[in-house]
Amino acid sequence: MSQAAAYHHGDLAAACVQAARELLEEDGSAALSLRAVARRAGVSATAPYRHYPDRESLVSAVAAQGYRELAEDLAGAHPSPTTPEDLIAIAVAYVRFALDHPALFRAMFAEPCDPSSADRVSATAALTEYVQGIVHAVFPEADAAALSTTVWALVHGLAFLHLDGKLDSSTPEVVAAQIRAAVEALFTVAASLPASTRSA
Amino acid sequence: MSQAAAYHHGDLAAACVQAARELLEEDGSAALSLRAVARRAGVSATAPYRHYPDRESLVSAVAAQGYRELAEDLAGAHPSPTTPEDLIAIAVAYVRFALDHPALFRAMFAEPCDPSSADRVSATAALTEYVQGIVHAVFPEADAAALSTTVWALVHGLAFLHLDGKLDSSTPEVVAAQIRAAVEALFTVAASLPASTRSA
DNA sequence: GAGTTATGTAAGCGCTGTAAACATGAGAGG
DNA sequence: CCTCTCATGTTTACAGCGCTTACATAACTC
Repeated sequence: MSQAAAYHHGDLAAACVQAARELLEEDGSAALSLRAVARRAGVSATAPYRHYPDRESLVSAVAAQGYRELAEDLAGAHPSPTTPEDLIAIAVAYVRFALDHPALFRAMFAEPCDPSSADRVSATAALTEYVQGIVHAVFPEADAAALSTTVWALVHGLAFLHLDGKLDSSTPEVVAAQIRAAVEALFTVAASLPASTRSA
Repeated sequence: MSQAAAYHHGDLAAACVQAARELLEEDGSAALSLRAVARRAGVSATAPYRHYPDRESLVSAVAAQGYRELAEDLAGAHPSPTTPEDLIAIAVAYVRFALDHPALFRAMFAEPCDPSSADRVSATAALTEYVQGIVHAVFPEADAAALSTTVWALVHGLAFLHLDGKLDSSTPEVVAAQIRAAVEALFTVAASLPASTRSA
């Protein structure tokens, strides 16, 4: 539907990513094989290799889509955040994304993304800038880079601890309250600081 | 050297864990195969199955050893922490462990540990209690469970973001300063709170 | 020394990732 | 309309993997 379409399959590249995501969510990361992807897409076992040179390339494409989708979810939580309350809503959306798409979220962070596809790297960079932009909008006087890193780390850690069953994830309200308390504690102090809370 | 020794190999169970750790750190998680472990241990391809019923079982054993080693590192950072400064030292040790053993750290948190081995579950529970004990010792009046969760999430997130190359990990000093700023921001507020920052 | 049990080996199944060589069909040039 | 070209998908093949089954060996018990 999007890029190179209408040859034999139509758009195998996109179909592979879609199939991979489904397999990921259904059977976990271990069950994600190129052959299973090909079967689900209704093509021969080696057809995906025309679009992804190896398995890791496909996983990177899935992860990149996950990053874009996460960015959309965060933007959907609040289009133009300006208050700490808006930032909390976005933080909650971040953790909710991890809980709603656990296998995808793990695929996004299970392995280093530096040597992988440029698609994936650019997607993460976009997400980083997005978070920094939000923090800067909410706290114009703070060190946006440092503060966004800290709040991101906090929310990211909460997401992983939830995923690992270390925290109470019984209801969305409990999760939201947990995140609110943690984030509030963090940037109540940060807002009162002059600037530059770190060295480099 | 430790448990059941001196049959054919001596202690294949421990040798497998050791070999798996080496392969993990050398070639990454994807290259960890039971056959490679068996080769490195100098036994036949199926010998490890006498000690670990499947691949996941071996990974769980490696992860459990990682948890114990992490606990030792944290204890080594400060034996009996009582001040926020002590807690920061432990937080730095946590992130340093992740940076020193990236593949091991990922193995410890790459997949949910609930349905896995009891060994792994108990190891994580011990770590959780350890962290809570520290927080309680440093902040006796705070809600230890809630605060330890929050500080753990923050440090855990910092570790993963460092692992993913999203943060400046150029020198240990930079890393330590980053962690200090983040943790200080967190529990400066937490210490001034009455108690129970969350609901459940 | 014989029997039992723990331990390691050998052979094999179905799956996987990956690399050829081959087939097919859309679009360009005439 | 015909042919040529090239992107796309297929077929075949190979080595390595997890895992199972059947077998061999060595320690311990008696």
